[in-house]
Amino acid sequence: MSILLSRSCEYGIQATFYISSLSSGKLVSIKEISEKLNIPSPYLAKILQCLARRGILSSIKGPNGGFKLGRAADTIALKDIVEGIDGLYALDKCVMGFEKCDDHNPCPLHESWSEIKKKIIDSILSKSISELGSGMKLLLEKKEEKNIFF
Amino acid sequence: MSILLSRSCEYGIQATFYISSLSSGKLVSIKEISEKLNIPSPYLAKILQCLARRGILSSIKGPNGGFKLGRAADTIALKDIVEGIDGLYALDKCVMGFEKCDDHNPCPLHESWSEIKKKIIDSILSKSISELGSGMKLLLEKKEEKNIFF
DNA sequence: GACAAAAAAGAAAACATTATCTATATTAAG
DNA sequence: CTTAATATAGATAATGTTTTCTTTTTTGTC
Repeated sequence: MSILLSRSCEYGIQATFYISSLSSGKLVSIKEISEKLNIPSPYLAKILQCLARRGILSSIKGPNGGFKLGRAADTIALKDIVEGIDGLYALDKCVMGFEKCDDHNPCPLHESWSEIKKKIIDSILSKSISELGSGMKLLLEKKEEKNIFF
Repeated sequence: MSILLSRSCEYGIQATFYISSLSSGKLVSIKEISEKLNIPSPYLAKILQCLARRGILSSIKGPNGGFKLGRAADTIALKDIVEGIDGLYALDKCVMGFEKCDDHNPCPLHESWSEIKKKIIDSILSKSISELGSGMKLLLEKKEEKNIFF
């Protein structure tokens, strides 16, 4: 089995989430993000550029420059990030790999996979960055108020 | 996003399903399978060898040789095939890619992903090859009795 | 025994993804 | 104006997956 999100998407989501977790408006450098999240920095740069081109992030060059969210955290869905980096076409492919499989000619797993896709979209891809944030805050309240992920 | 099953797994499942769909005991050659399912034959050979080593298929060399199921179709779960080819470790990885994420230190998507994993296991990976077969038969009854997939 | 059909095995090529390296452009601060 | 910090861009390397190619082994048939 392969993992759901490519490494690039994981990094993109982690980074956007990290940026949003700081006081809004503050610029964050690639260096800081790559160190905190343990992501190779030139690779991260590519991903952030891609997200900036799509308006998900915005970037400022020069000293004290960096990245911030391109719009409000509650308007950035994980779907937007994934779509910007990899595309979502995998969702529409037959889970058994049959080219001809579709709603009219379903493979034996078509129905089951359709339900799972729906769940992936509803409970993961449709979540906004701000929803991740509140999930994390809830989590932190129960703990030592320290984010172990970054 | 990446697809759920690697190409190798898709091929392995398709091939096992194809073999089981023929009258039991009959040997099927790599050549026939690769032609019917449009799979590069030396690549398919690797996959079938792998499944044969695990007892999921059994192989006979020589003229009129080929592959057949290694045991009853209702005892071969898709899980067994996937595990034999790729492993199932992807299910246990954090969907956001955080190394430290686990039940005690869940990432914001941990709970949602756990539910989806359960669904993937229950409604896809736990299905047996014979269950796929009956799904396909149901399907065929409504149509022109011709399997469009192979 | 010779031949041919098949699987088995190993090497190598093609491709995509992930990661690194180097150079360039931009800009704030002195 | 110069310097340094930063993003941007392009080229290259490393890795893993998918595909192809070639050779070897096995075995049924004549």
